[in-house]
Amino acid sequence: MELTAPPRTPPTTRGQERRERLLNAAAELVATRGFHAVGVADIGAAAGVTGAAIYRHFGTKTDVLVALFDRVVDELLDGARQAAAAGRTPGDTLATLVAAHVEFALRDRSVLAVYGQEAHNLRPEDRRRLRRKQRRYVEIWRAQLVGLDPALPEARALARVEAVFGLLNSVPNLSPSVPDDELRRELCRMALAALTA
Amino acid sequence: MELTAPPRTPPTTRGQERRERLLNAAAELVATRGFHAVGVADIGAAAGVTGAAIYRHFGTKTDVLVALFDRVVDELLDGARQAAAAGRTPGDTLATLVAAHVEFALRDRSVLAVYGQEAHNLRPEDRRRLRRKQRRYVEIWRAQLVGLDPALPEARALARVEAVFGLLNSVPNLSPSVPDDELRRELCRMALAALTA
DNA sequence: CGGTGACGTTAGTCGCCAATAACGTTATTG
DNA sequence: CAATAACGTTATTGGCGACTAACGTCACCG
Repeated sequence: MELTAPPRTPPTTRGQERRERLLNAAAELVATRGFHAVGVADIGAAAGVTGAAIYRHFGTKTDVLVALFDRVVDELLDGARQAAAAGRTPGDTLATLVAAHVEFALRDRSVLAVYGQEAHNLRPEDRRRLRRKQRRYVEIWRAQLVGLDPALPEARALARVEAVFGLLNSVPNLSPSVPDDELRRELCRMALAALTA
Repeated sequence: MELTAPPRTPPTTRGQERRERLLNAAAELVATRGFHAVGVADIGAAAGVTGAAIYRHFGTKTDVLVALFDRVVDELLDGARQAAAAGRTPGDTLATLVAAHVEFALRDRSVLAVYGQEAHNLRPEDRRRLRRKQRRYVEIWRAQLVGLDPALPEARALARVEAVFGLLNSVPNLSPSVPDDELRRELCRMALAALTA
């Protein structure tokens, strides 16, 4: 007689809003204190509800994390596809990709920090699924890089892209003494310099 | 009548070895499964003892993490000081610093992964202390960078160095399809390219 | 308006795991 | 070779926190 059905795909409008609030609250909290250090009660409180209310929107505490991660890679992937579809020269496309990634990193520092640090706390299935999506994102970058220098071995191109992600995703760890505009230019420049021999 | 005194500074020789084994085991485990996912029992087992034996060497589970972190920054800091003391040109010193950091990253992938991901699980005091030490390390790099280009504002130089750390510390996340030699060269090249305008 | 389902609450349960107590075992040392 | 301290073991405890149950409430739709 368990009356709590698993959270449905199409809830009401107010439900959606609440869900968003929960996700944002979780991102913020987890970014600063770590996944295990924040309880469901904390997340709920930060979103204006009780801890138990979370289970009206997510099946599990880690499901919150999963939703957060999906959101991140989906947004990045969409942006990258648009950039690639615009069909300029590889060099141009690469610059656009970098710019978009930097933009995202600066806007959503906290989410990015979470994404980099809490990969453990996922069920293997979710981790695999997310890594597959992420892989597609990486592929777009790598394709441009190879287009720019066809002599570059695929594996090495891949490593370069991944390393540059490390650079860009370090935004949350940067001491905030540099204004965002300056940081944006600087990061784009560094990323492109690192990518191209 | 608590018979367990806090772990002393100079234990016996075998104790030191056991302590080392525990640290290495912890590094490995925590790197792959996350700090909270590994219990003291796991760490002990991986080092050939029981979970409770840990408390003969460390006061707390998180103290293991602290010791691990101290080890990392101490080693890096020592290397950097040596490189700086060698007193070559700023460009040369910078190259040496990068090479040493890359070397460390390749040798101790797991430890580095832990260092980047588990900063939360420290007591504030320890976190502060470690960040201070780390700060000194960063300073050495920054000094060389400014020496190379005196027109560079201090804050921007700092940001650059921190971002490059993000690049180099991404080694644990790189897909292992590239042999270490190649990776070493590639990473040094990327780091230097990113650092210098 | 009544009733159906989405949304929220409060009060508990249950399992896990760090930390400790109390008790062996080695080994070093005067 | 005592004696003492370092090192390790097993068994227990204590608290914390995710998850559930059972019960309101509010909105929307016939």
